[in-house]
Amino acid sequence: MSGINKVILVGHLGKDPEIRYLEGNVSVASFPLATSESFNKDGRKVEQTEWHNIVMWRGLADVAAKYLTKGKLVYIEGRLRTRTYEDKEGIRRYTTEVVAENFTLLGRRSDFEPAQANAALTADKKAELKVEEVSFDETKDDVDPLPF
Amino acid sequence: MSGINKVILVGHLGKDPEIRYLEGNVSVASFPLATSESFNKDGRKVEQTEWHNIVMWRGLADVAAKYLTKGKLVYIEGRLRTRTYEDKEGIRRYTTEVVAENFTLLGRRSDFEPAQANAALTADKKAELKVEEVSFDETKDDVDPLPF
Amino acid sequence: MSGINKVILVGHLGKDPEIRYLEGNVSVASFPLATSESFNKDGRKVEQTEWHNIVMWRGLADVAAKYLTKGKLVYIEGRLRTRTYEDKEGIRRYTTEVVAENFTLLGRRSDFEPAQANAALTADKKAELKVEEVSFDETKDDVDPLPF
Amino acid sequence: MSGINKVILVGHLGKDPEIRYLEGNVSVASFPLATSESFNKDGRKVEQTEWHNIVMWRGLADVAAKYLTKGKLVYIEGRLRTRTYEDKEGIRRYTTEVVAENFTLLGRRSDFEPAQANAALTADKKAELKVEEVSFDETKDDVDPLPF
DNA sequence: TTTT
DNA sequence: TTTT
Repeated sequence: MSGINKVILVGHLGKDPEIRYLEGNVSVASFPLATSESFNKDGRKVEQTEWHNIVMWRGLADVAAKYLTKGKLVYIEGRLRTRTYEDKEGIRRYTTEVVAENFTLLGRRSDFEPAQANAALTADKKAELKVEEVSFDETKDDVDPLPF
Repeated sequence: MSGINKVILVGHLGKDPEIRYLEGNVSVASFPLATSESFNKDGRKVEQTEWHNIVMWRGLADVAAKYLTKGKLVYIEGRLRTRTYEDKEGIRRYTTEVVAENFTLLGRRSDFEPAQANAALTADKKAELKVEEVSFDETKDDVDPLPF
Repeated sequence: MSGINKVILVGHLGKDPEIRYLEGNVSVASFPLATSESFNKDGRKVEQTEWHNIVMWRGLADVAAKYLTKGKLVYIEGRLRTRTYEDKEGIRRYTTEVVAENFTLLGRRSDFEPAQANAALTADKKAELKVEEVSFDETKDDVDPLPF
Repeated sequence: MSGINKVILVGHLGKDPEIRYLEGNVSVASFPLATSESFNKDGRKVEQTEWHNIVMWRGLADVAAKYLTKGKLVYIEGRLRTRTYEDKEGIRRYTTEVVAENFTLLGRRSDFEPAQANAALTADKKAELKVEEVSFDETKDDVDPLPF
């Protein structure tokens, strides 16, 4: 049966996106995103930050490379994906990422490149459709875009 | 700045919830949830299942213990949390969980215990408020509710 | 600045979808969806049902026409849209609809047509892209798919 | 059966919130929120803005009155509610609102009142629980907080 | 490693 | 009626 696997984040990029090109010229962007929450604990203000590993594929990765930089505030929608990988000792480990399906830059106009059209500021997975489809198996073991 | 960290899942429990009681009689429920997606790949139908580690605290855990069982279809809303723990070799590892903030049982009425009021089928974090507040530091290292 | 306008519903269809064909052979499906919530009020159990006007366009409408029928449990994701129209007296009225961007059938396999592949049970807006693009102005006044 | 009725918006307030006090000193805040989307249509950049009627109750309304003003960028989570009312001619009309369950101010620190603690910038329905419970029937006909 |  |  079909289920739902959806993540919605608003936060700041901890670093510029890192872009890699896989076989078939498939682009993959990845970066950490911080979602911070402030609350009162025993009268003191406490800020708790959660860090998320964001991954974007193909056309969406290309748009991210163009518009997203360290510190920007962004809305991200995606799905959870837990990957397995082997660490140096050959032991199987797990890492959970947010595979983004679209994003929207938030914040002031001054945050955006002056020459960029607003229309480009919302990107989504359909961007991928403009990109040539290439054969690529996301589940292959030797493909490891995010070695956190 | 405040951010948003939200997860929305619809899936089936892989096991009955496991309930633990921490100091101060704080209850914690945890279970795996499967969200399955079907799609066509090269003409063949492929089902891909993602497994999520769900954690529920206090009053919500108590409601979960009462109503959730292996195989049930449930809507879960929560937030992502990546915890660190030390493995047997003393190496720091990471695990990402979905800390549920509320849930709703989906599916047929016949899926529910006959004696249970529908009103109980939507639980949320406010349930916690009925429970005595106890001092408990979620971030303490020796508290490890989900040793996956 | 780009904003976010997202609606997530899980509920039952109140009627079979009604399909209309606009100029350019653009299909539009519409149906009411009920989301029910039960809660306790003064010790009595109360069920409150909210009705939503769902609209689907093009390829998504075609998939809806094929799989959605009265009573089915469905997850719908979309955006809010408030339209203006003129009533019989020529007075401008407003109606708010949920324009669906994708949907997923929930519930038992037995709810689905036996011959249908699971893969078809999650439909989304990308379905539209397979459909020929036709010129059509959603904002034109004489296009009034949902005269509630 | 329990369903899901969830709305997620990020947008700017079109006006300062309007606060009303109902019987039992129940506070209700309401304001319009704009969610804007930019896209390309025939090579030209087009911005489409959707307006939403936001309603907040009790403690949440009080926090809104304190922190939200015209122009601010805010994340809002809530549920759809369609109310009936009678227009001047005594004809039954419908209006759909987003009843907010929590909100988070987004944007620069400079957008916030200097004296306000960050901790207060995320408000949610639990705020209501601090407020004395008063008898109030949201469904009563003569209660009409938003006569749009 | 972000931001306020 | 917002914002970029």
